[in-house]
Amino acid sequence: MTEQESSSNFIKHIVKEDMKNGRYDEVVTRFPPEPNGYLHIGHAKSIVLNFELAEEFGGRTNLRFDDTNPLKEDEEFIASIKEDIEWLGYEWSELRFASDYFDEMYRQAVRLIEQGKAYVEDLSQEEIRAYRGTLKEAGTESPSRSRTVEENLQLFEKMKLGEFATGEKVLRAKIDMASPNINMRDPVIYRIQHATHHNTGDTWCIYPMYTFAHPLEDAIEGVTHSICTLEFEDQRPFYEWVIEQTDIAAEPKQIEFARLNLTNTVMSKRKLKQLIDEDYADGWDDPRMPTISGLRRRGYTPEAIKAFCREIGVAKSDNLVDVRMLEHFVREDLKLKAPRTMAVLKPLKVVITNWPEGEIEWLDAEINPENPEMGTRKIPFSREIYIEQSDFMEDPPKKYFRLFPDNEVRLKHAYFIHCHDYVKDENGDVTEIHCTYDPETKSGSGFTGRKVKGTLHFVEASQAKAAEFRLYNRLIDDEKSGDDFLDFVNPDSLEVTDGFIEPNMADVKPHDKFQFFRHGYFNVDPYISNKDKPVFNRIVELKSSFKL
RNA sequence: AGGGCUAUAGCCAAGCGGUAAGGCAUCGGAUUUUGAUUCCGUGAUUCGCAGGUUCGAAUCCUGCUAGCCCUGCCA
Repeated sequence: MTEQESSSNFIKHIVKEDMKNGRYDEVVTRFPPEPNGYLHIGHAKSIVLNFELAEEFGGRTNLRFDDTNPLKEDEEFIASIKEDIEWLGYEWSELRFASDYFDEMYRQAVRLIEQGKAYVEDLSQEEIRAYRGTLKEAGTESPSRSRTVEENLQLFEKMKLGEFATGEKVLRAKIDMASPNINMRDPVIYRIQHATHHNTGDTWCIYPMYTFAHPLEDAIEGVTHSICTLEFEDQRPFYEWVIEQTDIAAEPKQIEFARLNLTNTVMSKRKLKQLIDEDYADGWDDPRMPTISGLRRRGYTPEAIKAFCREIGVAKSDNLVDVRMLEHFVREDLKLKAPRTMAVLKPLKVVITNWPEGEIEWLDAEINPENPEMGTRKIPFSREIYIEQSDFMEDPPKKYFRLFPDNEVRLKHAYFIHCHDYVKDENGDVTEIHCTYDPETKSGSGFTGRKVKGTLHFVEASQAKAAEFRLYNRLIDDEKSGDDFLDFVNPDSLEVTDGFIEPNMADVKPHDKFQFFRHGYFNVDPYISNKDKPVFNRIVELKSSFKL
């Protein structure tokens, strides 16, 4: 019954059509990250799309690191990217690197030169730019363009041998300097970069440009549908040009879709890095970050992330998805999975004045009323308990269902209590509530004599275990205004509180997930939680129609 | 002398010439020992605008308008 209706999108239409026409024998996709940063929820959209599309058509998906720029790439990112994809639950068919194909790419470049379709450029970077023309004016052909094949071959060989300095020469495709598509105005396909590559070391000092390398990588791997984001649309003619020139038989097809944008979220690597560098976040895996590692630490599950990615769809129109949709899917996933327990985040002591001193009663409590198979647990009750500070008001507004002087509420799994007194300190803050309980109202007794409007959660004081709660709010506040995205950073994105949990939760392990009654879903932090003081990250609050 | 793309409810999005799916959000109501969940109800005579073709158009054609992307030896 795990079969889900997979909704339609334009890429599936294309694939279906291609399969019907017999253009391809099987569907091969790839997820091609550059190992220069951490994966985020936007990448998850692409991962889900690529892996599940191939799966649906009985095909396969490669993981391919696009490591054509040694200046930016690092092993650290390779490890984190693999970890994230595996955590999401996908198995790649083959693990490849663009750098695996450097020899073949070099061969293809030489072939281009031999056919008179590429030349070594003497012009400087600035000159190349000037010769390129503008969006509205055609470019000018470079003097280097008329070099002989022989000369180009020798020069390119010298580039490879390291006889030129970084940036001194480039290899360009010879296409059309007057093309209305700037990407076709003799694009650079190889540049000199005297730098050590994470994979090939110092073997090479020339590296292919992404635009030249990518179609070759796809062709070599037999990729059929090369799915990328919209900004590469103008690059497609060059992608097809490269495929045409190559002597590799495969004919991959590039298809572009719109990247994901989320409200209250920044998605670009540059901005995410800036948030870290300027201490608005504590790292790539800060639970407030939209990175896969951040969401994981926050407590998001792979199932929730994937369900979200499936539901937002795949199209070509620019979009801004409400982050509440993401939150919906994690609540949905955890609803049946997470044990319900009681935690008091901001404690206020309550004394049950008619309860005998020193006596503890152990009450039965369901672990998850929506999933009875999860069984029951025992929770203590006695003369002193903690409730939430926000669950008592001296002078409550209308429609306040919680505790206030002379009001009665239910304590979840326990008894009705009636407030008859409270104590304040010299600052006027309430420090203690005095209540009486009614033994007839015990939970499970079937008592129907009176009704109460409110049910509060609590933790018994003597057995309570101390815990830390990290309450996350949106890192980015769309309601604010400003020119720079940093103007939108929410200064209150993290609130840390000390409170109590039930004694039966003494042995929580990293990534254990709970629904704290009336609060929301929480995840045991994998790094800072410890035996003496568990630390819980709030994943998401429960929905609430109550506003004070 | 520019080129490429997009436009269906507050937000995503299906629809592919036969009379507007679904999800999120919102707002009602019922149930409720979570102000949760669940359930039921809630919105487009209309698909950016204007024309045209057709018995019939969100779907085809023409013209507009608005938004996004493109002038890295980044990807």
